[in-house]
Amino acid sequence: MLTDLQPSPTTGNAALLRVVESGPAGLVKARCPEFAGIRASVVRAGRDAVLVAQADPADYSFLVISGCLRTVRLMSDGRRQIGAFLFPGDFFGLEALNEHTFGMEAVGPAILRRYLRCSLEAYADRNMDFARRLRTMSAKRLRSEQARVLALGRMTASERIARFLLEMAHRTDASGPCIELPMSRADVADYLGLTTETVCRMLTQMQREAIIAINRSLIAIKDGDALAALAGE
Amino acid sequence: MLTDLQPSPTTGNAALLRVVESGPAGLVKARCPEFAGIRASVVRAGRDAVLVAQADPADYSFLVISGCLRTVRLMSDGRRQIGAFLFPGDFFGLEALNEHTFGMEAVGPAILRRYLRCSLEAYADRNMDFARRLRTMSAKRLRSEQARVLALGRMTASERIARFLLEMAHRTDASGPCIELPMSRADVADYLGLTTETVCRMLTQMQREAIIAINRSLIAIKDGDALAALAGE
DNA sequence: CGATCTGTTGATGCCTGTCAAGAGGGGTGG
DNA sequence: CCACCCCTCTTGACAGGCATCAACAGATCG
Repeated sequence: MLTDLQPSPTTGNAALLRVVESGPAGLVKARCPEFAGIRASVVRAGRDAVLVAQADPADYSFLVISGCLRTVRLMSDGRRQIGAFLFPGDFFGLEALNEHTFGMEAVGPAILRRYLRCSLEAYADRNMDFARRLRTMSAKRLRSEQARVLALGRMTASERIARFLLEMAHRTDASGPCIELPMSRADVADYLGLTTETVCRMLTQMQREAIIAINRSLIAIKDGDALAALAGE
Repeated sequence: MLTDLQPSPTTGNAALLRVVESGPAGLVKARCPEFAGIRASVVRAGRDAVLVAQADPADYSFLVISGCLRTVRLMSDGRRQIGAFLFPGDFFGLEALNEHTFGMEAVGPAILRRYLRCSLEAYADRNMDFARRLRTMSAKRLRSEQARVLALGRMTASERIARFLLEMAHRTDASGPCIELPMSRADVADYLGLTTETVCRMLTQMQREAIIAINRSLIAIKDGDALAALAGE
């Protein structure tokens, strides 16, 4: 059963792993020519590498090139909230003020570009198209945060999981109905305001109802309509 | 007991009520000279007036002049989430895309300025200081949404209430330790992802513990340290 | 091949939601 | 001006969903 869910050897993660040799928290920097006329450096991060710590001064913004990252906020007693999962093309820290309220960590091996925030600001001052792009991106981020407020405030565990699966299917440009979740169940739980156990239970329940099929980090959507119905709205 | 919590006759709401004569959903428009060089009209709204319906095309942005408003999102089965409470100086709809995902309603009598979004965009293109202000405002809104994600995802009912009281004390420039909540308990509940009953219970519990004193919409903070401790972080 | 980590499942408890009823105020109409 | 109605707020009893605690299986890695 589920033999069609084996991870393909062409995922590319193996290659990334080879690049990062300094271990779990390893960071390697290199020069990168430019992007939209702005200087940037390339950052490579290994699994669980902390690229930005919570309350760090917001000197830099990041653009994800490959891999997956999470933004994290920790409470003093250890409770954790994940603000967002970042995929290639996503930005982090564009709309920061003086300091980052969320940290950023690599879920798995990842590559990003790092920009000086003040240079982005300066470029936005000179280039009104770029300024518009910044506003549009902020609007999208805000919209997704508002969707999460609704989800965390008013939705049940199964609704949150269903929405999450649909979101992931949409964002990880999955050609087929099969999603590979790069993050752990604990990450999913902290993203959705649940516990690891509840995430597992909801997933297995959906599997029992033949809505999805699960094989570790691979999830196949068997009945998209039923999943959308669970997600509500 | 609590005679010091009587609402003062100088609240100003009485005057507002006199202005709005067209009833609960009344809207009156008038010309307003300008703001930052941008044409705007003045909108007066009575209690529970719907100024923007959910999924309305996002043609306009609003600046609150007086009163209090709420942004609302409704699910098909009636569950309601309040996105934010807006006070004088707050904007609504600046960072909208094609349509508003949240509606906007007046909590009580309110006055706002209404701007054409395209004219704000055009002004931002010409004026980089204004563009910067827009970015800063977006950043602040995003930050507050992120704080709510943390609250709704990982905080208990009492923590949410405590944070809410502190937030209100901070935003309604209360000179003393006494807050007047313009919104109903149901609004508070839908803002915090709780029920009316839970909000009441937490408030009375805090009153029993001599942290606050309650008289209808008036809340006096008796022990700010204890409240801050309850709020965590 | 053993240690460790992640994922899964089960038993139990608690926080908060649900349902219900009553109290108190404010507005309206007689 | 007063009585009535309605709405909001409050409190109680109970239930349910999710968290907590615990144990185990499987995978990964040294």
